[in-house]
Amino acid sequence: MSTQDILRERGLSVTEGRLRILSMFLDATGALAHADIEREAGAALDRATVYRTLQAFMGKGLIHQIPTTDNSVLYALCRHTCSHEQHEDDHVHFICDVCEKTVCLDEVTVPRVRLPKGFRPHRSAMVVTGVCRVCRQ
Amino acid sequence: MSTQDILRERGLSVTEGRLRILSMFLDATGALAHADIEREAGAALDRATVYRTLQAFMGKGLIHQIPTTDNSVLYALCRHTCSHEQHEDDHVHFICDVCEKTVCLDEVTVPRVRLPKGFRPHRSAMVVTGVCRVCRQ
DNA sequence: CAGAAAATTGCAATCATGTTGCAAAAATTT
DNA sequence: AAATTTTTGCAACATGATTGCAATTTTCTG
Repeated sequence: MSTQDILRERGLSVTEGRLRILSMFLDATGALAHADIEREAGAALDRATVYRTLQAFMGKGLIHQIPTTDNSVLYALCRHTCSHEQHEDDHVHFICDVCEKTVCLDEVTVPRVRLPKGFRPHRSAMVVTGVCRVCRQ
Repeated sequence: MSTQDILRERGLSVTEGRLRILSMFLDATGALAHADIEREAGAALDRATVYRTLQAFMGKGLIHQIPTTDNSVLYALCRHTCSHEQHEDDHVHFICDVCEKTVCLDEVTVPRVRLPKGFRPHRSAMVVTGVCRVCRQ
């Protein structure tokens, strides 16, 4: 499926900027920060446009925000069919201490934990730091 | 142990601002945001001082940053003896969707997960959102 | 305890991040 | 191809966070 079709499928109008940003995500090995996108797009895209694009993508379930340990904001493509209401983001995220890349471990689901009495869980996120496959050499 | 002694023990000089901020943490039920501290301190403390104090506390293993889901920054007292090198922060954090407070579930440790081949884990963090004991009524 | 040395504070400036209103431009609909 | 809707770029703005520097406070030393 082409980038155009992906946008259309989600009801997003097709613009140069959106095609560009979507391509970045498709090409990226890990997650992207706003700054990554802005740097790569250079002067071609306005800051505000990048923000709005990311919000639009999130709203249509194309990408999701990733929890990090340093409270920066990262985005990654949603795997299966995420929608506005239901984001399927139940996998573990891994941050490499060496290359500092963040990857989604789609195969690893967040385990359930027993909470103390009275706490009602809704959603869980898990971040593991360490050394990734590539940097381990 | 007095707040003075706590600071001394960590090799931090004792100042009015630090005593004040440390007391806030000792009195707080949950985690604190920078904004909480600034609000409570009022004009008594400069913004920059609060930032620097928090950094100093973190450096000496007195407090640690808490992962959140909305990428805000929260701090909480370290429980046992955390040092600069080794932060013992292996418990699950819970964020209430209703009151929006974050609490450390010291009794609940982050479970270990099986990572794909090649990934070497170092540290894990887990955040659970939902409804806390108090808001459940 | 006084004076010297070291650390911390407040202030202002500065930077990064993120949002918003609005007119111009582009995309979609008809 | 024209009308309508959406998106973009720009500027302004709000907030969060950091930094240099002089003044102050704390700690160290004799």
